[in-house]
Amino acid sequence: MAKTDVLSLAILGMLAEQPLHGYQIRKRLGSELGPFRALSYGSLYPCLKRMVASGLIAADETDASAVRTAGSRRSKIAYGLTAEGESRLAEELANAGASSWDDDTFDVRFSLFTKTDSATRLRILEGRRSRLSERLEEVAEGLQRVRERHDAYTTELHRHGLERVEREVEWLDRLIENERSATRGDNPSTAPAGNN
Amino acid sequence: MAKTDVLSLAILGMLAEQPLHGYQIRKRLGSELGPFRALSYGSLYPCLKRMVASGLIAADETDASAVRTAGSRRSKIAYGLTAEGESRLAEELANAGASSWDDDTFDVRFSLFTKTDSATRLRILEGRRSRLSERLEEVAEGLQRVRERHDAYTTELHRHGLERVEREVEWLDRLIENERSATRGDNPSTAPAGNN
DNA sequence: TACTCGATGTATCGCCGCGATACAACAAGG
DNA sequence: CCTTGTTGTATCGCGGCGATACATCGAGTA
Repeated sequence: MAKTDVLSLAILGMLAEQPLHGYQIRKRLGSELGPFRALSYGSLYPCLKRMVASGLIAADETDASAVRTAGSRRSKIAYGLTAEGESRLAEELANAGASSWDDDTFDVRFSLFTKTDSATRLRILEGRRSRLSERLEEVAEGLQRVRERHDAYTTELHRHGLERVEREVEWLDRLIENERSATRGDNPSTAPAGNN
Repeated sequence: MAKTDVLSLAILGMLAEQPLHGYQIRKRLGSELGPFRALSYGSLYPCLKRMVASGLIAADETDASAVRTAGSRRSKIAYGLTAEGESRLAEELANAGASSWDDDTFDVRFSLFTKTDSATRLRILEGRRSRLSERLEEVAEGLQRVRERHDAYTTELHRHGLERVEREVEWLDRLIENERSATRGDNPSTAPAGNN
């Protein structure tokens, strides 16, 4: 089976561009997904090991600084995609299963949008939107009960949470509309609006 | 040292109202903090064990359904605060250390606001606000680099992230203003605005 | 020249949260 | 009667995280 988890997926996407060191992967992941979602070494290196073990990536230890036949110099390991890794990435990008609209998966998938076709992009955006819609109703409904049973602070917490979800839905609507108009062939631009 | 983690804190606050079963704790925590932050049994029961072991809570197994001298009926364990648990909760509520404005801690602290004094509330709100301000600058700065180096989707992801943080800052500002005017003694209401 | 500091780089350890899962008692309704 | 749902306790393995250790290297500075 070997379902690809979010972390592996993000790494696959990253290494598709070019081979990287573990350190660089961590740094770029932090800069691409934002300062949140930082990813610690305690997750990274074990994950890389797993991926090597399952043949998705390969470790290149041609030590750039292997000076002078010196003793045990093992440092600087560049990781790159194998053929299997590439096909797995492609497969995963095309599939975009129901888990793609989870809170912690969505932004990784979104950051890989340039590597996907418009149909898949739309599927993910709409999937995420419907997931949030469900939550919207759920929370709006619960908000009433919270108002009755709990204090004003708790209520305010829920109200703000609801507002946040509403914002994200609006955001998704804009993206979806944008994606649709691009598909309609108005112009070949694959770019979202970027209004400011 | 025994620093109290978020989970324990939430449980302490919950049990301060009344003794509860593990099952009820889980359910209420889900309904108070929102449908997110659900808390699985795999975290709950071990945590309860830890808390019992450190004397913060006590297990009351007076089996409500201990019918008829029957065999080994051990079910329905009600957990309640010990004296030590109460003082720990009070201490923790008053302290409100620097960790109180972490992403995953803040909402728990916020949901306990009715149990705290106005000064502590303000300290937490302002702490959270300044934490977000830092992040705001950080992200706004990084956004420029993302625009140059990355694709439009990644840029949009960051722009939206920035917007979300801005929203929360505005929200906090409203709460802070509200808390201040309450402290000024305009009226004894401890309630936030709740505008809608 | 030597010293220190910060970035780059690999790696592991223990803690603990999570999802899945198992089990049991009991109430309601078809 | 039998299935379904709720209440209830509990554990297992997986894996992410924060802390930490250690090594190398370039640049600035005393």
